[in-house]
Amino acid sequence: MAGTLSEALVRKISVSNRLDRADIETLQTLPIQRREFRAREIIVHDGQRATQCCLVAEGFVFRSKSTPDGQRQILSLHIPGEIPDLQSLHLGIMDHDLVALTSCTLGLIPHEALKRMNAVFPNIAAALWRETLIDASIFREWILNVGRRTGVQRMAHLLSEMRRRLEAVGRTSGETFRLPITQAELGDCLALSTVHVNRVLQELRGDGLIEIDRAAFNLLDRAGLEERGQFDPHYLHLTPSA
Amino acid sequence: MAGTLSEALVRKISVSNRLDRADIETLQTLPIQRREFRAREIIVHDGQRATQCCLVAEGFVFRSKSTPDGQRQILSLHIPGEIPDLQSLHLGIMDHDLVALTSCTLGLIPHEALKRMNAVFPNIAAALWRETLIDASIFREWILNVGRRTGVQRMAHLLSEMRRRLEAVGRTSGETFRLPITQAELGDCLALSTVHVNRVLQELRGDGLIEIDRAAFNLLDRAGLEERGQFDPHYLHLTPSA
DNA sequence: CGTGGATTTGAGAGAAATCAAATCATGTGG
DNA sequence: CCACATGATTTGATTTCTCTCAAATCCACG
Repeated sequence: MAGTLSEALVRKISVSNRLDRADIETLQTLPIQRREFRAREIIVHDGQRATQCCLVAEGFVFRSKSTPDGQRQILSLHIPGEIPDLQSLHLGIMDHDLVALTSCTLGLIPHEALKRMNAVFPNIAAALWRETLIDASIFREWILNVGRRTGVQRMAHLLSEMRRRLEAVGRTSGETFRLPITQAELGDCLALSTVHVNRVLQELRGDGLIEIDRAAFNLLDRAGLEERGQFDPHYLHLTPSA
Repeated sequence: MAGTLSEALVRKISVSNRLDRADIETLQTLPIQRREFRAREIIVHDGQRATQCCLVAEGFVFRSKSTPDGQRQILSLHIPGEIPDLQSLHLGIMDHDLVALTSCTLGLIPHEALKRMNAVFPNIAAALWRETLIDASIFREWILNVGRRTGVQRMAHLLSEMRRRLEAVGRTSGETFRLPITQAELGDCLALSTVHVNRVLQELRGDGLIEIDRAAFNLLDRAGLEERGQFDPHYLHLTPSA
């Protein structure tokens, strides 16, 4: 059981890091507690002290912050294999919420276990550090997206990014991927109103760039979509070398 | 000479981390090469491979990304004691520019030296990791700022944040701090046009919240400004414990 | 087959951008 | 010490993208 949980983790980390057999075996010995969450359930609250990290085994989660007047901004979307609150290992107090986008299966890993592992296996520690740095790189691109791109560009960029990240962990089939997210939530990601999200999607559909069937996004013209969103994947740091 | 460079570093890291005497002495042995940069000079380019990290000893630098059509978004402002490109230690290829906001003095630290130090002193490695995590936390708040706040709120928040960070390293006097930045650059930080920045500043001045004399910002009504900007410093993680 | 959430459509309002130009420093060289 | 160049700030007028408000439709599920 713990094996299947660590499987997604190893696969994800291997995308951006070179792990040797010993590293992988060590990761597989991590004590991971399986737990299910319902869609929209808050997993960890802003301000809360965290004592464990959450590995996404199945489903999607997101991180978000809200203003005092109740406006919500989604900061990142997370896919299987990722540890969205890995930062809590050294930043005990949460500065944002961690929320289940869909019903999902998480693997809870005690901080203690991770710290012990990092102390003994510097190569793994470096890989985890690197994961948090890629996380930060995606935040930087997110700032650019929200700050400097039009609604259509933002959406095109987000979809291009999600396709690329999902592909890296084998969660696409062709140019199609599953991402159960409402238009209101897309608006919270992109700092757009729900109404505008709807019109933006219509425009992308009208231009033959995408097709949406339920939770399935089909990038009919991937190159065109990436161009529209000014998408350049180098900020994802998807190869172990770079 | 290397002493004065590492001084700022030790002071800054000590704000958010508990360093013992041995840690401090180790940091002071780091080989650091002093180098001056002119205002607006690009220190490291997006796409470039970095082999050293830049410690800000004196002056200010910023990180930015640009869209293909030439729109610039400033991602972060950095003050003395910070290492704005610490991420390059594990993310060799830059995903953004590092630019001198003012003329400044940097201390260049070879990646090699940092990696050797991290391997031997896990406490320092954890502290540096934590610094990059705080960096990411500030990005998250930056996303919220740009995505969900009005122009006036964004400006109030940015000024509140800079005051708080500068205070932590002893670079304020009362409610006044020096930050030589143009209104166009403030616009690039906040995703606002220069014209709008100007009007926003007038509003804050008109409400008696701030006063600006050249590069000196005086927060006449700090509490009022923080309230206007919905500023809550917990995301800065300024105490070693949390 | 009703029900509530999600999507879609229409119309009007608003925050901020853009365009254009004036004013205000700041610093340089004659 | 002043004329001039350059960059920064300020002001005014207009435009535009996106939001808000409101309501209709669609759809999945019990």
